[in-house]
Amino acid sequence: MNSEELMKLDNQLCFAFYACSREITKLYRPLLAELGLTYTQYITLLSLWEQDNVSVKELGAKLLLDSGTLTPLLKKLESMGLLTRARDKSDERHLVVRLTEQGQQLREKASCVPLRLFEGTAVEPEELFALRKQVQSLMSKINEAT
Amino acid sequence: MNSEELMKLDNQLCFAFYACSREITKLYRPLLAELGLTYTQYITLLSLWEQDNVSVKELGAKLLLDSGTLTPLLKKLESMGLLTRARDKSDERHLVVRLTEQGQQLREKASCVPLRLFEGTAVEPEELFALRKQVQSLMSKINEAT
DNA sequence: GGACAATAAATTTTATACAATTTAATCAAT
DNA sequence: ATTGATTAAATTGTATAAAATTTATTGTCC
Repeated sequence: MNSEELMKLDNQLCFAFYACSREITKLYRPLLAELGLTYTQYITLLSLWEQDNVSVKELGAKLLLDSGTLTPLLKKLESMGLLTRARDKSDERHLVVRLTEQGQQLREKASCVPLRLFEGTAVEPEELFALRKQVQSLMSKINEAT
Repeated sequence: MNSEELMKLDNQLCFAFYACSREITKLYRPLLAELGLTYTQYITLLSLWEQDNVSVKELGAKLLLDSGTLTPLLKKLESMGLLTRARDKSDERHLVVRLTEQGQQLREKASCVPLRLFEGTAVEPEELFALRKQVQSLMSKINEAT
């Protein structure tokens, strides 16, 4: 591919990812609105539903987000009554996030989201599975290098 | 896959895309910093280098961004001397974006970016090409449905 | 040609992202 | 035990995103 071709917007892998990521987020929006959640709040809860009682640091490692993003987001979820934020008594530097009863219960209401997401589209589950594997493989190669 | 598995963060295609998109943006950051550009500013210029003299509406259709995002971004690029913003005389509702001499010249400096991006990683060009095709296919299926 | 719908940008508001700095707590080494 | 380095969150500042509203202009229909 020559320089001309290499610089076309439609030939950028980055743009494909960037645009597709936002399009998928748009698919989520109406489903998550029923739960009163944004997309970032949703993946934060997905992580907490898997493992509760984690520090901001641990949560950030899973979501690839830092405290600059997480602090206001967790404060918001706290104000919604879905979780609590408290310093770790054994090391006051750590802030421990815990789901409330209400936060745990929201999991049931959210459980239909993954299956509903691609309803009405021609996207096959097998395609999603294969694509996810490839994306994760790409990401690990990027992370190995940096 | 059962409900338990379906809700794991690592099984979400959305999260793979979302995280990978941000990781690729991080690869760009040092390269684009040399040009004084952010990632969104860069893809906006990629589009303008392909086709100049476009309205905000047209640009937004290509980048999948609306005026709420583009207006401040274009004002910033204008203040950097890379483009001009002027109302279309034949239809004052349209604002026409035009690259300046400086904006056109930046293309030369940016031409090495696509090749340098995955330098130092184990990512093969063939892998990128195949993956981009699949992502674009997924996106068109999503867009057909909505 | 005047009322009204439609269109395009801009603006407002809320919520991310992330680099850089600050603050507070803990660890390390003497 | 005190100084200095390290660590974890929070804060600050800049730049996106996107829904909703506003403003200005143009098209439409009678």
